[in-house]
This record gives sequence, structure tokens and C-alpha cells, in this order.
Amino acid sequence: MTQPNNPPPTDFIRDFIEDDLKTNKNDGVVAVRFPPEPNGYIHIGHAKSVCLNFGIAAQYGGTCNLRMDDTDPAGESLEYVDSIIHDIHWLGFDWQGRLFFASDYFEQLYQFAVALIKAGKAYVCSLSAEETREHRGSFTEPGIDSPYRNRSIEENIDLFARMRAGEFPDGEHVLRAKIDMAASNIVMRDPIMYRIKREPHFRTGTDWVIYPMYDFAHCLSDALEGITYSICTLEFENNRPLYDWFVEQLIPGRRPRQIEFARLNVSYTVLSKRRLIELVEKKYVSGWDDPRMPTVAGMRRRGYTPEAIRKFAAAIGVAKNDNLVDVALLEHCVREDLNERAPRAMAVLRPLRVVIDNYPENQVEEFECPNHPQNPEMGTRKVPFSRVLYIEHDDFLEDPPKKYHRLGPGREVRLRNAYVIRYESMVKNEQTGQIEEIHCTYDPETRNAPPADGRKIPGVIHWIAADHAVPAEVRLYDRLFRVPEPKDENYTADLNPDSLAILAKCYVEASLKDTIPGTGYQFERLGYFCADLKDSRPGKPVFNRIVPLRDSWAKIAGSPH
RNA sequence: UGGGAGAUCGUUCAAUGGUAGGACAACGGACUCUGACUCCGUGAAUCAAGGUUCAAAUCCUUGUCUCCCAGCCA
Repeated sequence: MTQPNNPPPTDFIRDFIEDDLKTNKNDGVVAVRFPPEPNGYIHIGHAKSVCLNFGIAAQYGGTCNLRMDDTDPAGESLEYVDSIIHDIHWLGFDWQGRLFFASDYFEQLYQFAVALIKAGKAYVCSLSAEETREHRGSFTEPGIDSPYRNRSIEENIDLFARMRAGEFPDGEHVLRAKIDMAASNIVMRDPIMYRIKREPHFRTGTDWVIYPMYDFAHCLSDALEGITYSICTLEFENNRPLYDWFVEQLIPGRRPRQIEFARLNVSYTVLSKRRLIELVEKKYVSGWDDPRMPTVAGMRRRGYTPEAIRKFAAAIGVAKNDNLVDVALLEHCVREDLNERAPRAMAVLRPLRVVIDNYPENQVEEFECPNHPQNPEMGTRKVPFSRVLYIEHDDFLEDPPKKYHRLGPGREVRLRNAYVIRYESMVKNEQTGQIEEIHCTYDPETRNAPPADGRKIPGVIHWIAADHAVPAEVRLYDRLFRVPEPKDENYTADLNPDSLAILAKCYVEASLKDTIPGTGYQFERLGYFCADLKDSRPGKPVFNRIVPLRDSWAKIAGSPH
């Protein structure tokens, strides 16, 4: 299959870079970075940024660093670092060895801070957190200067050294930039550069008790790495003047350009780290890789492919508008990708026993079934057929409505890749009235051929030969939330109680018995499924539904959805 | 309320003073041994009001609405 030649994406950030390239702004250098804080797993929103940054680097012959923004030891860990590395690789990107940590710059950053003190542009402030807040003013009122603002340079250097040496308890002092307490932009009102925090850091251990703040560390890390475009999300727009201020004071001449774009929101899920952590910790989901989670790990386990996620990232574009992207677009991208690459197979989720009365008792035929209807290169597989089968319970109706193409009293239907069968009778449970079994006859002439008399068979249904059926557990996933935009407060009330349905007694065709976890199949007429990465075992497969097929019958019949 | 940013089909991204276009979603049809896929088609938008211009989504003015900022988080 030939890939359509997609034109390279365009957006306002690429336009900006191309303008620079035309004027040879940074000697043609395009250096970007993806800077996650290792305090959680990355999710589809990060994936957008990963695709953006690595995509830009690739497109313009530049580089993209991976930098762990580990300036606040609370909540950060190696587990998260490892997961981030794994997830970005899985998404299909590589930083060619340029993995950095903000914590690698701690000493350098400390020296920068000292330099700023010596320049009379930073001071040790001994206000409490609460006093600091009060001094900061409000949106409408200017702040007032800290009483410690005019400490001598010598005293500041001494105090800052002793902060580092661990002479003070947490919160006793902070280092602040001396800018302007009356600035209309609150970010510029003598922002805090360092705080004392006795929290072991997963990389530097207890070497440090002072840690740089984001605003101080991030811009200088960018400058140190020679980043030319520092792409971040919209909420940092207010911080850009401060970003520029620190670079200007300390590494003048290097001026990474911060460009902000709108973070991604997706309907029927949540993407804030706080809420994702809560879903995991309060066990609303089974973990960061729960297949319902919007994390990269969750989507991988669900069976979404990297290609689908990249396709989605390209489809949503990059702009500055607040957005709420319909999850249907993500699902569309997953289907589009899987439709091309997923081999077809048959599985019966809610089995109904069917006996073919005129089929010989002990006969077994093997049908050669194509693995893909449009792509013969994907080959064929053998599927056994015998007298007793299972079909989907939905595919038989005692009293079918108009337009129903499946099996019912007096009806014929084609068994996919096999014969046409005709309904003869049914067996009901005497107590419950449930249909337990139906009896049919088959037309031997219809294997690989339409009925000889030219009659039309309106329906095709899937099936499994009972003697060869492999029992399987199938997990049906639905959206995690029942509303498009879960409310901020008490969002757990919006959780979808039906986001997971476990079907313990399903059957899959024999070829799937030892299926490799993680590879996607289309179970024909049902959807895309893959064996679960964690729980599936050879001989005892457990399948996740990745996404159902589009179902225009469900619309006609009036689906519960 | 001060500052910053943004308003285009239901959703999302384009159109960079010159035919408002694509994708998703919706709806209709064709095809079909998957009610899938594919194909064809339909409906659907410039926040408002003024102004500049031969011509405005785009420029100007005024207004409206939404988002972000008062962590020793990022």
C-alpha cells in the first residue's frame, strides 16, 4: 500500500521559524526541546507537544533535546523518567543522546544566582510565605517592596551561601530577583528564584537543600543548551518577560524565543496531571496504564498505535485558541490506522449455539480466510468449520424489526467465509424463556459462491466452530467520563460507570490462541482488539477492545449510546 | 477589577486585503461475503456595531464574550 504523500504541516510556529530561516536569524539553527517534569506519566496532551517539537526538528534539520525539568523534588522520581523515555521512544521519536536534566545545571544555576546578586539584581528575602503574598499586591494594586530588598550585596552572598549550606529551616529565606514590585505583570514583582526545601532529589539526593524555581531554571537551561525556540503552552505567556529578563541579565546574546501554543483538551476525559494522579491514587482506574487512561501508557495498552497518535497530532493542528477536541477524531485516527494494518479474525463475544442439522456429525472443514479484504499480501489463515457453531447473540432475533439483515425465523444468512445457512428451529430454556440454541441447515453449494438460484442473501455474520473455539476474556472499554467536559470540582461524579465491561465467556478463533500481546486485530463486524499487554497469556488470551467499528446499524436500530 | 492572550461550520485547523476551504461529526445515496472499508453527495461558520477600501474573516474604532496570571508548582 502506498502512503499518500502528506504535505508537511504548517502552523503559526512553523511560519515563525520559516521567517527566521529566511533572514538567517540563528544562522539557520533550529534547536528545540521537550521538557517534561518527571512527576507523572505523559499523556495525549504531551504527545501533541512531543510531535510538535520533534516534528519541527526533523522538518528543519534541527535538533530536539529531551530535558527533564526536575527542579522540584517533591513528586519526581526515576520511575517517571523511565516511563517518559519509554513513551517518547514508543511514539517514534529519538533525541539522539541529547537527554538532559535541569538538575545537571544546579551548580551552574547557583553561580548564575550569585552573579545576579553581585549585579545588585537579586536579594535574600526573609518574609514568610504569607507575608510575601501580602506584599505582592493584587491584580489592581501594586505590590510593596520587601523590607529585605536593600540588603547589601555582601550580606546577600553570605545568606545565600548559608541557605545552600543548610543553615536555615525550610521557608526561612528565599532568593528573589529585584525587578519591580509595581509591575502590572505580577510575574515580574520580584519573583522567587530559590526556595529552601529539605526534600531528597531523585538524582542529587541530599546534595541540595535549595532548589531553583521554574522561571529561573527553565530559561537558563534553554540558553545553556542553545535552544532557539522554546515552545510551551499558553499559560506561560505571562512568564515570557521574566524568561527574557533572566537570559538578558545572565547570558546576553543568547535569546531562545519562547513561543506559546494552546494545550490540548479532549472530550470525555481529563488531562490535568492533578486529576490523573487522583484517578490512579484513589483507584478509579487500575493504574497509569489503565486502558481507559489518556496517558501514552494507557493508550498503548488499549491498543492505540503510535502512528494513530501521530496522525491525530497532525489532524488537530497547532494554534492559540482554547480547544476541546472531539475524542471521535482520536478514535477515527485509530480506526484509520488499524483498518490498514490489522489482520482480520473472528470472535464471538456473546455466544449463541447453532447446530447445522444437515452437516455431518464429525466432519471438519478448513476454510482459507483472507487476513485482509483489501490487501492480499497479508495472506490467509485456516479457520475450521463444523456442525456446532457459536454466533453472536445479537445476530439472531426471534422477532426481527424491518431492515434487520441477520438471522431470524424463516431467514437465511451467510456465515462469513463459509456457507449460507437457513433457520429451522430454536430451543428455549423452559424456565427463563431464553433462547439457548438454534437449529439451521446449510446450503452446500454456497461455499465461496452465491446461491445457484440467484436469490440474494442480505446478511453476513461471523461465527466460531464450537470444538475449536478458544475461550477468552474480552474487556470492552468506553469513555472514562459520561460528559464531554467533566466539571473541575467534583469531576469524579462524572465518571462513566460503564467505562469497563468484562466479558468472561467469549470465544475467539483458533489462530488467536497464542496471540502476541499488543498486536491489533480486527474482529470482523465488532471492532479492533488486541491481547492485553499485562494479563493475556498463551492459551488464555485476554483481549482489550481498542475501538469498535463504526456501526450504522446501531444508529438505525437506536443504540443505547 | 490591572496585565496578558483568543474569538471562523456542531468540533478542529486553514484562508497572511482578492471565490470562506479541509478534516472529524451529522445526514442522504452507491458498493459490499464485515450494516466495516471505499466512493459519491447534502446541510453547516467569519462575536457585534460602525468605519477605511473597487474589494475586509483579514486593516481601524468601539463594544461583547472566553481563557491565563495574585504557589516558596511547572
